[in-house]
Amino acid sequence: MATSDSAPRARGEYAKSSQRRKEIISAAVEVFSESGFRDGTLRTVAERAGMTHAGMRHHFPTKVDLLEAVLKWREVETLERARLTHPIGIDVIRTWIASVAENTTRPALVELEAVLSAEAISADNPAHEYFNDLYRRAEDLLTRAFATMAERGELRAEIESEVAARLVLSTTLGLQSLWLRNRSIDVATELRIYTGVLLTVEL
Amino acid sequence: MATSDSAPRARGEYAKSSQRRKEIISAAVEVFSESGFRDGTLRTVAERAGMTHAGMRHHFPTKVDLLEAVLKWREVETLERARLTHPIGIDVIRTWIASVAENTTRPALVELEAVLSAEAISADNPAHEYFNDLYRRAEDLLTRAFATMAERGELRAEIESEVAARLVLSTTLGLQSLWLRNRSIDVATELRIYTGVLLTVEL
DNA sequence: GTCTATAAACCGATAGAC
DNA sequence: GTCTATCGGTTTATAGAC
Repeated sequence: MATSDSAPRARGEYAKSSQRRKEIISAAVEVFSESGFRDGTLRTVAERAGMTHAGMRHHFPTKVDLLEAVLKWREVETLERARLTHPIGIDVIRTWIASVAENTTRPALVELEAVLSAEAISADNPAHEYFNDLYRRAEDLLTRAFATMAERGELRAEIESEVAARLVLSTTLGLQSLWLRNRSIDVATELRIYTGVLLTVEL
Repeated sequence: MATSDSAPRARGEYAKSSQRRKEIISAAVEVFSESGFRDGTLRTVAERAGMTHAGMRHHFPTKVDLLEAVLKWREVETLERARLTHPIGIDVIRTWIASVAENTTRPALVELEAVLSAEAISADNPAHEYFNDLYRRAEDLLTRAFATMAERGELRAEIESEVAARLVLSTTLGLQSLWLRNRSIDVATELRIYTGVLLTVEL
């Protein structure tokens, strides 16, 4: 799945086309966040990007191609940020919570994930495997962090690493979905309280 | 819609119509669970109920009418059950967890709520207010229970009732949505572990 | 109560002009 | 690159026969 612009000829044309793609993806994020993938229409996306849906086809031949671009955008916006710093142990948890806090400033991102991932529960949804994989990797990341902490005696002895990881992940997902309905909830603070209870050290 | 027919006849017809409605609702729960409200079609629902979608219109004039019936059925199946036993304090939490455990035997119910509630994040969704209200009432129920427990010293002193309530609710929602992707997760057990950490007494 | 048949609207995809 | 025009398919809703 390499990018389609593999042969960069004139730099100007490439930059312009790249900019257009970004505008379309941005519009698609809005529409898919509001209406989901199935009900979000190409005509609506195109309208917000200032085009017709037929013109958009030059950049994204099918609707699924557009979805894949949106998911890739989402990926870059979230996981990459946390991975570049290579934290270990308790710093993974701190980075996780900081990332959740930052998400509070970007409701569109949170809503996109909530809506698309729920749709993707159906096995025939084009994003089904994407979200299965996403959550499995998140669980692995947290499990490794808690395992390291357990060796150091920083995790309560009666809590297994895998269980702690799933609790943090599920609480994050649940709190975010409640927050989408009631923006007065302080997601990061409540997540920090909850996670702190699992530990023997200060978070 | 009462006919001029006399009693025995009318009773039979009424019971038949009521039974037909239940069959349609049952089919709608299946279809909406699998495909959501927007993508789940009246034709599919009707087919599973052994009718045509036009014939179904006699029982549910519009698609939104059918959705409302499904939501009402779901309501009766869950929250009502917990409310009828009138538990207080820690017994509310125990009843909650027992209810979550029972949900494990009914994936369609859990998937229905996950898919419909995510769709209903959009303010223009017909079930938007329904889910806002549902989660607010669940939070109130749990907050009152934890407040009672706090008075009895059963809740860790540093945890506020409102926060404990939201943590249990969000963890429940998050665990269920992970469970829909990986059925090997023991939702009730992990929820019990997590809730137990918040308490000073055995759950 | 349930059916057949169809209206009216909308969807994604595409052909072809410019 | 973007447009107009349109195709084939799908949807909800409805009219009317039985």
